[in-house]
Amino acid sequence: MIYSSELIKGTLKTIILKLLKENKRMYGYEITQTVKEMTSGKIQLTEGALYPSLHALEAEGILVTETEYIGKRVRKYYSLSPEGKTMTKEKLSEFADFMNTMRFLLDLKISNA
Amino acid sequence: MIYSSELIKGTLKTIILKLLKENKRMYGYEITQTVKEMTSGKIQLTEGALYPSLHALEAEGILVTETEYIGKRVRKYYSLSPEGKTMTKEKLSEFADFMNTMRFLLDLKISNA
DNA sequence: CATCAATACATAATAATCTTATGTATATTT
DNA sequence: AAATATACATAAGATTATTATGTATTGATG
Repeated sequence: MIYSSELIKGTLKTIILKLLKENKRMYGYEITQTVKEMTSGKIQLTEGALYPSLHALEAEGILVTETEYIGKRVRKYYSLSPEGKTMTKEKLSEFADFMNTMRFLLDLKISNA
Repeated sequence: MIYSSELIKGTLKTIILKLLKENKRMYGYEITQTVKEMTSGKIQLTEGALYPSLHALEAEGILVTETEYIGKRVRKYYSLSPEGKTMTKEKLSEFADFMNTMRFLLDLKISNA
């Protein structure tokens, strides 16, 4: 089962920031694969959504990049800038709050599996 | 604090369906006020988002309407059609699953307050 | 060794959905 | 009397994602 696309809307930036917080630096393709593995394929980030989002975060100064070559193939690593680290804390805190609000609003049971 | 708008994206239909499941029938303005109260103002549905969404759900056969007059003022009540009830169960189940996935992915602590 | 799948980037056209603004009208409160 | 709250609706614009397309390298398979 893959989640209906509307559900995932608005969560992309939060996911990117969290992964970069945990992994110091990652490249785009790596992010898609990591999310796919961690969610057992339930969340599959598309490149058409991911790359523009990464570019936007870089333009905002939230992310910084280093380009490396693996053989002849280019790889663009992203990591959090100082402002990015601050923003990540804020975003994660806001998202946690939001999830609790939604849980209350929808009266959902929580699984601790 | 009001959540940044991107967070709420994609959750509107789920909220509407859940409220109608619990309250049998509601009108648009009532939905905005109920959500505002239940979330202590953290989620404020805008009319520009709500009404088009209600109309779309009605057009899909998920919701049915009854129009009533309170004095001279019109009020349009929405309720779940049989297909709407089925869809609500599916959507809520999917959303609960999604929240658990996000909680795992973002490694969030859960508040039982 | 040729072909296919995977890796790795990027962007453009289109679609979906939300924000913001505007409009109309009635009812209630100050 | 005027301001606020109730109650509907829609249009223009913005944002963000989907889908499709493009380029190129690397690894696996028959």
